[in-house]
Parts: sequence; structure tokens; C-alpha cells
Amino acid sequence: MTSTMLAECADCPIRHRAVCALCEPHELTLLEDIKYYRQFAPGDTIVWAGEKLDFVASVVTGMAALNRTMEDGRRQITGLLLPSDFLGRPGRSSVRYDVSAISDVSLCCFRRKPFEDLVESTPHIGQRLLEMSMDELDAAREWMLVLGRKTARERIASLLAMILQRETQAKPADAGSALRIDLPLSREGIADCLGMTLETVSRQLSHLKRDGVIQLEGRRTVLIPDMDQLLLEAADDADGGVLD
Amino acid sequence: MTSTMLAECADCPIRHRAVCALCEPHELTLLEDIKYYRQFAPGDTIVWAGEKLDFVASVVTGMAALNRTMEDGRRQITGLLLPSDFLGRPGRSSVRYDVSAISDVSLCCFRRKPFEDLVESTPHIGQRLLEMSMDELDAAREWMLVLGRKTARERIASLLAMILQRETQAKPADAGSALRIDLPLSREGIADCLGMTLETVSRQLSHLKRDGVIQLEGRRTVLIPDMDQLLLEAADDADGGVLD
DNA sequence: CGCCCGATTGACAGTTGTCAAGGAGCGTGG
DNA sequence: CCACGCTCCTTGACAACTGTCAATCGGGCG
Repeated sequence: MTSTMLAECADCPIRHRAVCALCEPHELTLLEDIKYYRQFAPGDTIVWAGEKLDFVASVVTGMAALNRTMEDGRRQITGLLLPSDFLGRPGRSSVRYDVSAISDVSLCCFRRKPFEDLVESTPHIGQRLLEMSMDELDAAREWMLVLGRKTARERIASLLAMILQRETQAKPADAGSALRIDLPLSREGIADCLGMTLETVSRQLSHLKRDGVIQLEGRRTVLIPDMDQLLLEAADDADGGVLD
Repeated sequence: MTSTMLAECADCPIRHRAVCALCEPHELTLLEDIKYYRQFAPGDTIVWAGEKLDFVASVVTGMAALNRTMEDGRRQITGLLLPSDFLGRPGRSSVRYDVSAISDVSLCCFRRKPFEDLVESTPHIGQRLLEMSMDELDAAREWMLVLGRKTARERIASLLAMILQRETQAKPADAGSALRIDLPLSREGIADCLGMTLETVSRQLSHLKRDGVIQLEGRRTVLIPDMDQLLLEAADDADGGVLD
């Protein structure tokens, strides 16, 4: 199955959230001309830090991580890419971090140079890109509070809450049913996200389970009986209120 | 001295680095029409989190901090604003964090609504804004590694290196002379930046001094005899190499 | 059925936080 | 001009949280 023969943009699951969200139909065709799809398996490295990157892309499905690694092996995940998130930076042909696929990832790639030209010539793309980077900047700053000031237990709760909120904003949850997270990350991945060790992650998950905040089903599924309590555990005052 | 009667944009110290950097003279006049200056003293709060903000602004001189505070008082500085940095977000009239002046700050403010219109109508402003947010995003992600994975000693060294690099890129240093930092931050401010306590900050500064990595002159001045050693202490592999 | 990888749990150590007691610089007022 | 007091900083002793090392567990796959 060649991945290049794929649906029209009009049918795309991320059409209204990705970098193309504000595009008019005629702008969309311009993007369509320079796009192609690529797939990655869990663990694949999509780009290495410093390597030339001849495309930018939207994540269509799956999850990817941006990670910085120190020479002695310490690693920090500095961002998670979920469907509709944007990878790469117009005006710069390399990134400062590795990007790796966590689950099966499919990317909608745009050839770099033509895309950069479109950013210049098509206001709606640049505008959306600006919105998205500012959202990411807010999220990154939010995460700095988690990394700098929260306890291990609060970090775990914060991560679960964040994933849940990003997923339910993608596809609004079936209210009523207990909230469920299928973690794409291993314990080590969680640890690298939260600036802890995998052992601490495991212990805190066990504690949260013991205290009834979460339930564990297998190794990768977390059930949240009470979202409010999770947010309480996350010590999150920002209740995701709408800003304008 | 009313601060509204101030120099022309052409004479502005941040003319070529701020949000107006890419503007042509005629675009500059559009900005000039909607700008005004404001001053803040150290400790002043420029905006409270969640409060309406009827302007966006460039920092002209001084330093400001973005900080998130938790209900129990834990605080994290999630960004430092230096001259030419941008404050606020077009398309959103409030911010999620307090912004406070660390030193004497002067802002070049633009009234929100007209500025947003200019972002739409004047490509060079939107483009520059995009560049700047992506730079900030990269910096924020860099900082996540500091907060998540570095030791107390490495964090101090990283902060000093960061301030030094941002200042020397503003005004290239007189090579030869020992590098000097006039810290605008108190020990507590440093701690809130680095996710530590002020006691740990003080101890690590003493240790770095004992080990000859830095010299302290008074409470706010740090001398760096050897920048390479500082970077070594920061465990920073990214040596600030130029990216394209 | 057994191996292998990821996860859990335990024991212990180390870094950093907490609490507390000085110490130094600076401005104000006598 | 000096003294006082205030704030910020430094340093010490101790505690707590998290990291390290190691053993065990358990599910999935050959």
C-alpha cells in the first residue's frame, strides 16, 4: 500500500485543526500540490537533531515526541505531537531535537521550499501557524511549571490530565462513561516527559491506584473515575477555562 | 517627564530586533500611530494572570518575568523578557501568567485592536511575530531540559550562560575583558527561574565560586573568567551553533 | 513451555528542601 | 556622620523526596 495515494484534504481528519485549518478551498489545492504522506512505526526516529529536514508536516494520526538528549544519556521529552500538531519550522531546515514516533504515526508532509513560499503568499497559512506556535508556547510554559515545581505525584496527574484534555478536545468524549486513556508512552517515556525516573513513575502510578484516583487496566490503559479529583491531584488551578 | 514624547522608531534601540524588525519605513509609521510608552519599576506587576490586557508590547529596556503561581505559593518563572522581546498575544486579550518587572522596564505598547488589524494587513509584522514565537518556543523547550534533567549546579551555570548569550547577542561583547553579568534577579528570582529554593541557589553559587568557575562581586554581579568552562558546567552540548 | 522485555517493588543513598541562625550591605533618621 | 533596622544573602543541621541498584513479577511471543 503506497501511502501517497490518499484521501483528499476535504476528507482529512485534521482538516479543521491543523495548519490548513483557515485555508479556503483554493488555498487547499495549493497545499495539496506539495504534500505527500509518510508513515512511521513506534520507536522510529522521524528526524535527528541537527539533521537537514526537507519537509515540514502535520501529524495526521499517532503520537510523536520531541526529545533532547544530553551527552551522558539524560533525556527530556520537550513536546508531544498529537494529531493536527505541526512538525518543523519554516525558515529553518533543521531542528534542535530528535523527533521520534511513539505509536504508529502518519504525517502529512509538505516540501519545505514550496511550503515556505506558501507561508509568504497565503496569509491564512501564516496566521494559523502563528496561532499554533503561540498555543504551543503557552503549553510549553505550562509544562515548565510541572517540571520546575510539581511533586512526582502531581506530575503524573498533570500528564494524565493533559493527555485527556488534548484527546477529548480532538474528539469530544462520550460523557458518562469513565474516562479512559490508552497511554502510548512506556513508563520510561512518561519518566522522560516528566523529568523523573521510570521507577518513580511506576511507584506513583501504584499510589494513585491505591488511593482510587486512577485504575490500571493492563500496562497501558488508565481509567479515570473522577476527572475533578485528578485535576485536584494535579494541583492545577487553571481549570482549562476558555480564554479569548 | 512624560514618556509619551519619545524618540522616533528610527532611533529606537530595538528597531532591528523587535516585532517591527522587518518593517519598511511606511509600515513603521503605521505602528508609530498606535504606540505609546509605559514605564515600570522593579517589582511592579505589568499584568495579572487572567486580567484583560488592552495592549501588546515590546520590551525596550529592562527585564521582566512571566510567572505562574500555584495556590500554595509555589512559583515558576516561565520566561524572561529582555529588550526586543514581545509581550502579549494577538487574538487573545489575556495571558495565563503574571508579568512583572524585574528591573526598571520600559515598554513600547501597541493598542490591541489596531495592532491585530496590522498583523492581518501587514505581512512583515505577522512574519516577524511568527519568527519570534518560534524562537521563544525553541528556548522554552531548551529550558524544559534544564528544569527536568539538570542538577542544581548545572542549572545555575545554564542560567548564567543563557543570560550572557542573550545579552551579548544584543550588544556584542568587548572581547578580551572578563565577561560580566549584572544579575537583575534576586536569589529568590533565580530559584523561581530554575525550579529550586533560594538556599540551594546560594549554595551552588558559592560552590561555583569556590571552584573558580565564577567570581562574585557584590550580590548581583557575576564575573565569568572562562566561558568555555561555564558551558561545560552547564552540561550544554548545544554550543549555540548557528542553525539555518 | 520458556525466554525476554517491560513493569513493579524493595532497600538504600544522595541531592535538594526545610527550618533556623547569623552576616553583610544599604537607606533612614537621629 | 554614625547607628539602627531592614532586607537580602549565606551557611548549617536535619529531613524528605526522589534516584540508584537490584531482585522479582508477569504477559507476550517464539
